[in-house]
Amino acid sequence: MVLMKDIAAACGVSIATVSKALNNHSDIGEETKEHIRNVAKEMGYSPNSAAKALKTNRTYNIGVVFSHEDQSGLTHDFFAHVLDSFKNHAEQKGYDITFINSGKHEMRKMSYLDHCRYRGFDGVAVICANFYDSEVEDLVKSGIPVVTVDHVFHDRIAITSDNVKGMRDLLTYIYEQGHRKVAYIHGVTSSVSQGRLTSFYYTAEELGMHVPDEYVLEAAYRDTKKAYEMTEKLLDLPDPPTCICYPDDFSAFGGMNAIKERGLSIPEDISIAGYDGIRIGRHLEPQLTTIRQDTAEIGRQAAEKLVSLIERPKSTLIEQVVVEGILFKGKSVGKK
Amino acid sequence: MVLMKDIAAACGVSIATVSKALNNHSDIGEETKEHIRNVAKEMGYSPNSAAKALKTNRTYNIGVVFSHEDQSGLTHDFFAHVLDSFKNHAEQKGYDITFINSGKHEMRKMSYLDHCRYRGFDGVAVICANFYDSEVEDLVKSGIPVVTVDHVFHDRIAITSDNVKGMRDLLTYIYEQGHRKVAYIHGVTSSVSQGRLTSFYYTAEELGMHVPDEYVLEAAYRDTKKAYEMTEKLLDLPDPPTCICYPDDFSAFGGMNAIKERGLSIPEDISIAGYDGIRIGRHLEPQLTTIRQDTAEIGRQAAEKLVSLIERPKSTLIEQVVVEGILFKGKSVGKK
DNA sequence: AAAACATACTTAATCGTTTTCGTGTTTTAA
DNA sequence: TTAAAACACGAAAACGATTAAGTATGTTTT
Repeated sequence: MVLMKDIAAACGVSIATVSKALNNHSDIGEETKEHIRNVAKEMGYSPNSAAKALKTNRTYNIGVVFSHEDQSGLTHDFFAHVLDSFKNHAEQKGYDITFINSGKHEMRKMSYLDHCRYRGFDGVAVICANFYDSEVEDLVKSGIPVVTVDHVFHDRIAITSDNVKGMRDLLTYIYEQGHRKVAYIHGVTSSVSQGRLTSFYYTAEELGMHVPDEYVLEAAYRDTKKAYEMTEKLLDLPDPPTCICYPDDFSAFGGMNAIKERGLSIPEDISIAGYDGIRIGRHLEPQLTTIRQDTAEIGRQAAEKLVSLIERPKSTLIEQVVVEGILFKGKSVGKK
Repeated sequence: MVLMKDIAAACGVSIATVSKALNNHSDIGEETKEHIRNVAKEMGYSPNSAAKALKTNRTYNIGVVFSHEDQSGLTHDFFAHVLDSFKNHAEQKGYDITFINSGKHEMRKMSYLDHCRYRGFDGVAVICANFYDSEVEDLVKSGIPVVTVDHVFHDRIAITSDNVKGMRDLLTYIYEQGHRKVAYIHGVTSSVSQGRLTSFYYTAEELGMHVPDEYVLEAAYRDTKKAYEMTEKLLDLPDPPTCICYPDDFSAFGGMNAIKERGLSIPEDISIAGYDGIRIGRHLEPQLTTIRQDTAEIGRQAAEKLVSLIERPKSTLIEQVVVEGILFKGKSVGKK
């Protein structure tokens, strides 16, 4: 391992000069800088982030909370895409990404916050987490620069998908196709579910569409089995809906199967719509009508905002950025 | 930020004693340790990984190469699942996961290897990368503990999916269902593709099944469009196959569409099989016949092997661990 | 020509730990 | 009773960088 000390010796200058040259300080002569940089490259110098961090209190490392009770975090389309985009943009700005884990199940027990302090993250992105966990709350309130995705904490930067507009667009489209009996199987309690549900009711009312209570059921996200069951319930209704909205595309498949197994066809007999716009949806028969969430933009905004907050804390606006999705019409909602 | 210094002052002992107490060294009295630990907890002490790393040359941080030209790394089912499992197991053993990026497209240009040196990773997992990239080679040859997934480097630990057995099982099953004209659309050049392709030919020969050249086409992984085109080619053949194998489940959907658009049905008119066993495949109509790769086990093995290599370099066997997948019969391959 | 100022370095302290030697005290063995 | 061994702790030097403050030159200014 070649150190600044070695370069200093090789160049006949002090360690301080080497440090300044490599960091391009103004009080080192141009030719000296040039020479030192060349020697450093030739000798294969590589800086030591630990030493640098110790002195400067900056790690250029961002912690990401990415955990899910059911271990589905990384394999969850929406979050995986957001993380991917976040990672790319953060790296572009010179930051590395490290996963934060609460170590609840590990030997060395450490809370999210402790973990962040331990690693000295310059900032934190809460991309996929249980927002009602007190550990998350402690982290968000700790004063470490933080952005959250799809959940708003007071006085913190949040990037959210526009669920209100998304659901409004979706339902409006369904309405325009002639449907008047639309059911909604929604996800479990969360601000996302809440936003969509409220928007569903509000839009329905606006459109003058009555939504009977038995048309609104709770399932869970990405739970094909539950979606399947709920779909059966809806189909068994004396007056079944002509269109069913699901909490996500994945659930929509579950529903699709329940429908097909009854010998009904989509969208001739009944229409369905998902939410998310996962890649595979476009390759299905019929193509799934859905709202494609702009995960690339969400990740980008999260990274840019967070880096801005880290580097320019005073001039960065604390705000809630809302990213619109777009309606993908597909073929699973038919004309009535 | 409370430091060891503060605890030392509060306890009336030296910093050295605090350090030893918290690290459970044997030359500190039991009651002293107990007291120091309590005070540390009360005062909310949290260690500084940078300082610790600087002194000990251990970061308890593992670097993961996870990049793909087409940016599909994290959104790639197979790799995402492997990473997820790897992450969980590594964390359980007290290691954090940080992404390694080569910074090719960034301001601060750094090779994979430089990046690893910079961060001082204790070990590296190459989970998703272009294995023919010289940067990857440099990294693997650097001497840093490393495991690779789905590619074998000489003298390094590798965890691979058993593509030979997988393809053999799959083709044998197809054969047993009565098919004698089986086509194979394979992925682009890689050791994985090579293994499967060889196994395909070998197994076919073993079964006494002739495979005409025009039955073996090259597409790409997860490229539905290409799979679609290749499928059309096969269907246009004067003597088309009765079953088509795809490089992955995703591609199989592409093929499925080409088939359905011709008014053919699966598996009555033609059978298809994928590879990977992604979750959604089970919810399709018909359920996709495929080889489910054991991503959980691959990730687990990678983590265990790597940690072992880090902590017990001398007694860790350098070997190629081959993880078997299992045949998921599904319904897309029919009896002939 | 002296004072003032740049310029280009160097010195040395420092970041928060770990760890090697001590060193004083107590226990054990002879 | 006393030398040896065991125990419990402390002093101080690292680890590899950064940076404030100082110093020795040469260059302007007045």
